[in-house]
Amino acid sequence: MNQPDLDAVLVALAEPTRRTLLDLLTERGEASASALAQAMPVTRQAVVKHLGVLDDAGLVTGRRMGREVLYQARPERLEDAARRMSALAAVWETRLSAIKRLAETPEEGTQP
Amino acid sequence: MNQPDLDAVLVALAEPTRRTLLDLLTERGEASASALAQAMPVTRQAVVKHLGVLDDAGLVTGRRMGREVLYQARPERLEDAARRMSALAAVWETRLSAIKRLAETPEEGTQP
DNA sequence: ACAATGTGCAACTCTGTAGTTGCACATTCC
DNA sequence: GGAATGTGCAACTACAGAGTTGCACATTGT
Repeated sequence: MNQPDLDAVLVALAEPTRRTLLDLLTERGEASASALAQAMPVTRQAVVKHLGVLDDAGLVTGRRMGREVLYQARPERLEDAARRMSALAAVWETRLSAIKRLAETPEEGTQP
Repeated sequence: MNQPDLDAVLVALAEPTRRTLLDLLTERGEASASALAQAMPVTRQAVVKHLGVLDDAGLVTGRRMGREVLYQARPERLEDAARRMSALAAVWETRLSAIKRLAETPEEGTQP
């Protein structure tokens, strides 16, 4: 549906713990918050909060399986974000080269 | 020289004010901290700090011109970051598809 | 029925950082 | 020289968010 905000993705990725979570999730394919917490030096609650942020950014989804919730990573969303960053870079390059071109243009009437 | 940490770039971009700064800089080509501050609802000092973060991430450079310091954006760095995010996404995709393939493989070699 | 495991929510602490103000120093222009 | 403009540094406030603890509720297994 609506692809998640680039803002949200950037905020989500700008956190080492969350990147570790994504790393673990792509290693394992699927994991619960409790399982993830055991593999890192934080409590389950902290993991749950991070997963919430990642979910808001669209980088992760969870599905309920009985008493546990299994999360998995969504690489396509990261790819999305990468593409949009690239597009943004292109816009900036265009702007800057336009300015540069203007600066290098000989002023009208100054040319013999 | 050494390409800036992806971490630093993500942290730098995960801030609306800093993205606004980059936007202004690519619009204008070059600008001083004071000039930038006049175009946004924060003080010059705040702008200076943000420019520091952007500089650490390699997204901006400053050069001294007389009594003022003119900053300009570096789109190549953003492009760098986008590429590395894309590469990371590729790694994740590979991992996940490997897991998926394993899961779909009929169990052979189930050794007692 | 009961113990074990897992989730969900709320309140709390604490550190990082975005933003401010204030002042000293440097450079340009009159 | 003096006013204006711009930068640099330091101390301070304030708020977001990373992490914790504690407890109630849900699900599984014996």
